[in-house]
Amino acid sequence: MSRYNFKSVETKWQNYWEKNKSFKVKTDPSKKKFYCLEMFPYPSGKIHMGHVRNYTIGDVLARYKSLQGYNVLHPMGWDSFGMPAENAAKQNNLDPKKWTETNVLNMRTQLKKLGLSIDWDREISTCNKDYYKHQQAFFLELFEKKLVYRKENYVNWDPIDETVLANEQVIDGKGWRSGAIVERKKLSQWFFNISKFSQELLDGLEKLDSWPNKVKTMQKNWIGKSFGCEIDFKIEGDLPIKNIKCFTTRPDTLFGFSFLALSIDHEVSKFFSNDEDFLRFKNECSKTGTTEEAIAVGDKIGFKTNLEAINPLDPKQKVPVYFANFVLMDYGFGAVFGCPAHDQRDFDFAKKYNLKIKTVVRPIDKDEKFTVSDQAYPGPGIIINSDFLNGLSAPENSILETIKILEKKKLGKKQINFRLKDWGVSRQRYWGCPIPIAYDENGKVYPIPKSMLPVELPENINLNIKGNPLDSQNNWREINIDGKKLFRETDTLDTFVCSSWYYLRFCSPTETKYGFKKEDIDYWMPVDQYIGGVEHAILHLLYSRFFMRALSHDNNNFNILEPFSGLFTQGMVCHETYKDPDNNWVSPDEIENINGKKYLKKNKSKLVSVGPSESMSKSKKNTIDPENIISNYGADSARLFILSDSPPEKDVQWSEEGIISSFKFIQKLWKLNEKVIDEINKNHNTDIDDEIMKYTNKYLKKVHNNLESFSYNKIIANLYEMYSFLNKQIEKAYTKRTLIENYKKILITMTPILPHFANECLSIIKAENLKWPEYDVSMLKEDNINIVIQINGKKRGLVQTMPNISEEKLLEIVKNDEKMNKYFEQKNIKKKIYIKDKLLNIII
RNA sequence: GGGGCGAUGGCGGAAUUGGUAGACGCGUCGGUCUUAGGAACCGAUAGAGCAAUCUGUGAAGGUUCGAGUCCUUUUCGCCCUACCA
Repeated sequence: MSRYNFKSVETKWQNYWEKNKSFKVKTDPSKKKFYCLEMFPYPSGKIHMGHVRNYTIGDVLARYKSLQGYNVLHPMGWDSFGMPAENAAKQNNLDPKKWTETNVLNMRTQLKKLGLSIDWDREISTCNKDYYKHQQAFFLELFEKKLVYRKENYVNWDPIDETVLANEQVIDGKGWRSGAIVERKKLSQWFFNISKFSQELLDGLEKLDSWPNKVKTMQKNWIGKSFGCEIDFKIEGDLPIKNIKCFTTRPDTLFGFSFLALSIDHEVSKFFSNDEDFLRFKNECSKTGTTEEAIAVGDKIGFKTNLEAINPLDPKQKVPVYFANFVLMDYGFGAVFGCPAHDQRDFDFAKKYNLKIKTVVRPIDKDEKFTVSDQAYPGPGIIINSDFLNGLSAPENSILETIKILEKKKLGKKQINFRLKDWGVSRQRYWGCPIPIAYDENGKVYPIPKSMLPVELPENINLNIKGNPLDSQNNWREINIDGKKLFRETDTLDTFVCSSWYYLRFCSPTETKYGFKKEDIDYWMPVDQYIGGVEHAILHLLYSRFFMRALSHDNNNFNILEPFSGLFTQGMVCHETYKDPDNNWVSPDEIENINGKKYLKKNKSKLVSVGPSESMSKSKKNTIDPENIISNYGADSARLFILSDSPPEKDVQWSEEGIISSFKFIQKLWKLNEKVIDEINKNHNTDIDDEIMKYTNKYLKKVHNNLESFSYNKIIANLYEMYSFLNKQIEKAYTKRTLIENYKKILITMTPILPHFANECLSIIKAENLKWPEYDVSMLKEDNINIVIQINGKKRGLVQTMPNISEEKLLEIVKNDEKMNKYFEQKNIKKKIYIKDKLLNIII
């Protein structure tokens, strides 16, 4: 018995695949295609377990589809622009490009060691000018279509990264990467007009049947469509303001109007720019507005103006106008009509400032005297205290009726509002795709002619200066277009732009004229299965969906709206956390297990405390380096374990015991393989083993179903079961003749999961032209089945019998069985429920 | 505050979608072999009980011949989102 040498076998097959370009594919419309894509990595330096999981899941699918005869596009590339390169370069006085290239080299080597079925000839890197020049061309294309524009706007400014962030990149008021509290700053920025497609992006979700509902819901909420009404309020006071527009979803509660609240950035605020009280209030708002506590508590503060707003439905009613901290400038019109009785925020505000609270909706089960007292009533009911609106049923009917009335009186109009904002893409950073725009001395915008692309990033520049390094590159900034002296835009594009179209580039990675070739994307797109982390549910996936619509807009040659027809979001990789007696995090590498207890390796008298399993992170030191795992146990063991313990969409817990048991299992499979080969070589001529054929068929069916439903953890269970069956069955003399054909099929089903091991075994038995083994339905029939016998719904026994047995015969058998008969002898059988070949329930 | 997901042995998780609950793995226990084992192999392992049996899928009801699965109520946990008018 030899030991399975994973090192030599894995190296052998990886070299074989590389040399033979086994996974190289071409556009070939005569073949059915399958585009399997995993989210491409940022080249941070080393792969982590999350990558191992992501790419293993994808590889299982790619290899499976390939065996099924599909022409499988399974590419890999690098999302290589971005802040970490710039920061690392600053710290170590390096060139971001060199840093990135070194990382790419390392990570490519690591990924190859995982044995992925990737067409490496299609590798792309977004920081490469062959890539980003096409991106600049797309930018200009969108610019021509007026889907890109420049405006001065309040932006989210990250003071640590010294850059602007998109709304999506601000989490709990903090920068998504730096964690710094985001400030408000007014800057001129480039925007992609994503909000133009709000409705389409929302509608498109309906057709994405193979997306997780969770992701669709998140996008839907993010787009945030709401139906309501724009109302024009007349204003009285000593300022030159005649009216203020509000957006509301509840115009039907207008008679409950008791104040009008404005955002501190509302245009009306310009009249208060010298008012010290207002400035103090404004300052207060920006303080409370950014702390997490204030958001959670939602303390509402206001600044009363000397203006009054007139209720359009009841001109006699005049209410005060406030500035309030809870009104957002970039939603609706930055102004809210306050109806305290039926909106909790308005209620809180009214209580605080002693404003009138007038109830205008009563719940169905309450009478007309119903009044709101200690909290707002936002629910359904009947309109009351509202003159001509009384009696309408709220909310649906009353809203529609009120809008009709307002429209007739020209006081307002129906409006649909979206939460989705345009995508600010300017970044004040060096390491990104330059924006192909120039300005003259007056700031007039000149797109760089496409013939002058790419706008290359200057190299070897000093990054250790405050602000955007490109600002100080005067030689680079100056440009001459048609004899005019202009200055380049020094902002670069958000790196999410790079990842918004990379899947197109994979279809035509070497095309020079344009970002892709039509015949290539016509064949390969859309991506049939996209696999990645759920953390990109909104950002990357929404941007990509927008980008396809933007390219399709006014373009008859391009009509892809949805880039990813299937989406799968895998869970995270977790590990136990450890702390030493001084409460410092301890890495699993520093721990030794003695008699089931965990001690510090360097000081074995010190016990470590074991914390809950959490997603691997450097800060908690609970990471496991895939490189060590691969060199100690092999890629196949790592692949086997990462798939085995949990369903791919859920978090998985990495453990030492787990990876060891996977490693051992491969050793067992190898021993089984040697036994099988011994038997095959004995050349048996007689006897056919039905059992092994039937078992294999059942196994094939299970594996097939589990592959189709992404239940990869169950495939591993199927493998274990198969092993123990075959390991026993092979001892039986009659097994031998039918062994090889069935064993070959089983080995093929193993190739997606254990590609090195299974291909090695297959090559030993000289199997060639591998195809995915289909199961034979006729072989699934059972000779013997177990029928459950229930008495009054309780399981009382099993009857082993032939299929298709009649109810009478079955009952006969049951009656002759002492164990079961005792439950109903001498009793009347009231009823029998017989589910053929499955169950007999006897009711007494 | 809003939305979503979930709760099954000591642990990770199965259960053909209403029909034998706990597959498979980890862990634990017992055994064989061994100088030894933290190796390999064999066996046991939801709980209670000597047993026959009984009880068991967060809790309480309901539908059904039959419920982990469907319905109602409820508790807890996780994730997302957050003053969206």
